[in-house]
Amino acid sequence: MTGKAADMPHDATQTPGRLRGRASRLLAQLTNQSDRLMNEGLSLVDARKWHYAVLASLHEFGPGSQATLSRRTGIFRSDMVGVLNELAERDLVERVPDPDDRRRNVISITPQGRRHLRRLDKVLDDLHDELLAPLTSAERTEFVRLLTRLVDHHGHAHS
Amino acid sequence: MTGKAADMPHDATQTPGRLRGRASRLLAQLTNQSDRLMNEGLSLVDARKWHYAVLASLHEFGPGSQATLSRRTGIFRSDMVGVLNELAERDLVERVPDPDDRRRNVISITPQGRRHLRRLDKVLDDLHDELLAPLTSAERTEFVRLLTRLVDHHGHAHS
DNA sequence: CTGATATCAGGTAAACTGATATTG
DNA sequence: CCAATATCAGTTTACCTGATATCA
Repeated sequence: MTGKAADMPHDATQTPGRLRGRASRLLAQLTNQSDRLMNEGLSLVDARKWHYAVLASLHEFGPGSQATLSRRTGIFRSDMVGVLNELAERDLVERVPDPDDRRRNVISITPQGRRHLRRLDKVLDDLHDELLAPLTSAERTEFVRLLTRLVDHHGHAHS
Repeated sequence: MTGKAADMPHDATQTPGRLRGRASRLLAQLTNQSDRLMNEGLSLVDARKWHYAVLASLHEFGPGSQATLSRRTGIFRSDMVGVLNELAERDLVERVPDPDDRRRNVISITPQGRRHLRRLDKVLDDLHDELLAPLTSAERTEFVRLLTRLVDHHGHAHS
């Protein structure tokens, strides 16, 4: 399950011309590597990245309905159900019907969830250290800054 | 099919603390946006990014077997078949059995494929201009440089 | 026998779409 | 009647595994 990809076509060695050097391609490759890294690291502590997103959101912004959490984390409403089921199974969140609006559930983080979140933060810090290993501290900052600018720019309706 | 995602949880507005600011998350988001952009743009000229990868590789490094192309482009051997079928249907590549090694096919780009590639290059240039729009020229160079460093670093067996 | 090759038949996970019942 | 909510069922795509027949 921890696929080491025996059949994988390893890195294509190419001059940075057409194929390499395309930002879209580099992004796809790096995200793939990053995702693998994060998934492997998180699986060691029985977590997934969605778990972290939900727990962090609850910790920073307090309890909320599933729709609210969906908006805060970027997880689709349709996928939120499953994520919360997993978190609730582990007693990391509590899901109770909202008495004021009986359509809603109110999700809140448990003490155990808070503890788990601290652990995940540590794990993710280490993993990001590994991800960004070849960059200096200044370069890491710059990299995140550029990424943020780009994400923000494309994160709105440009119609 | 050109999904505008009516149900999409739009950008999570957060302080750049825990959740935002994580490079892995920013990468995933940006790659998603980038992929959408490229796919939409390429679909307008009846292409996919794999098409470009194969055509560009053929143009720069000449004909090769499917396994060779797989190594050069990063497309899995198992997926290469389908990509080449699509390209052959459009008469953009030619696939003939290798007389010297009857396991192999020799894939080469056709004149029509070359013309298509020029068009795709133009399309991709424009799309990347859109993708990197918020960055200055110097920042774009730096961004690609950092991406390349990271991809290269993680592109080998570190065990 | 060993390996590589082309092909096929899957499997997983992320990112979606669309529908439904319930409630405001 | 319209809007939102939680849930469910299902699609698409990238990525990946494993098997097979053929051949060097």
